[in-house]
Amino acid sequence: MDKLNEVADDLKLLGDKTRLMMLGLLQEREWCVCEFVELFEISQPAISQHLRKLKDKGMVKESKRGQWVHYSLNVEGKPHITAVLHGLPDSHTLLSSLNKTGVTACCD
Amino acid sequence: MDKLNEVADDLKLLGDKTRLMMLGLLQEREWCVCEFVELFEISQPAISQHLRKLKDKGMVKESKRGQWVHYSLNVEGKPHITAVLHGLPDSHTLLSSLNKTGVTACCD
DNA sequence: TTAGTATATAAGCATTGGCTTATATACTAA
DNA sequence: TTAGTATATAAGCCAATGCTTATATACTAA
Repeated sequence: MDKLNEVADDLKLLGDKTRLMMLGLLQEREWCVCEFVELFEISQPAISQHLRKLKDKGMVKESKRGQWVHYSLNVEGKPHITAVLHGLPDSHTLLSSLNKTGVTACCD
Repeated sequence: MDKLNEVADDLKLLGDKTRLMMLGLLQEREWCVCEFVELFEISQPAISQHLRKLKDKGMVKESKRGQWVHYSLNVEGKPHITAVLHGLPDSHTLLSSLNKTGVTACCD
């Protein structure tokens, strides 16, 4: 696949507000699936499906710890993605746009 | 609409290989609709619809000259878009990925 | 084992999106 | 005016996408 198609596919993935928000938040720290489930107003399977797409494209890494799965950003060598993410508001601003001041701890 | 939604919508627009290619080519110079019709292997209405979406989002400007309509890039003040476009291959490389060495003149 | 919790997958549905063909509009030139 | 060319719009089709509910899997703890 040539470069253009690869970039277009990456951007299509970022062109969803939930996934873009996830990646924005992941710039600050890693997040547990259960936190995302609390944050977003969509079902747990919907969260899981978004994360799978991001993982399949290699944009996030998962790390299983006991019952919980944590996701972290994995965009080394994708400068076009990094550039977009750097332009996003910071985590605090992103969170307040969800009308969530914080997340109650749901994992260790 | 908040910043995140605006960026997500912009990226969704760029997440199509035809539109991304158009914007990539428009970095070098302005292009006439008739040239795009020659370049891409889709119908003239399909070209027109892509350009309308780009225009509606304010990413391109149109300039009518006689029978022809020329489009030019209009991404000032959209650093996240500019960053993505700068990462694309140059026009010559983009064109060769379409298996077109050049475009025969179709307008003045 | 059993029940409980966290996450993933499957299946189905409604919406969106890109394409097509047909047609309308705008301009040019005879 | 008339015909020809360039572009835009309308309508419809089909595939892709994001969501839901139901279910499966994986882990924990009693």
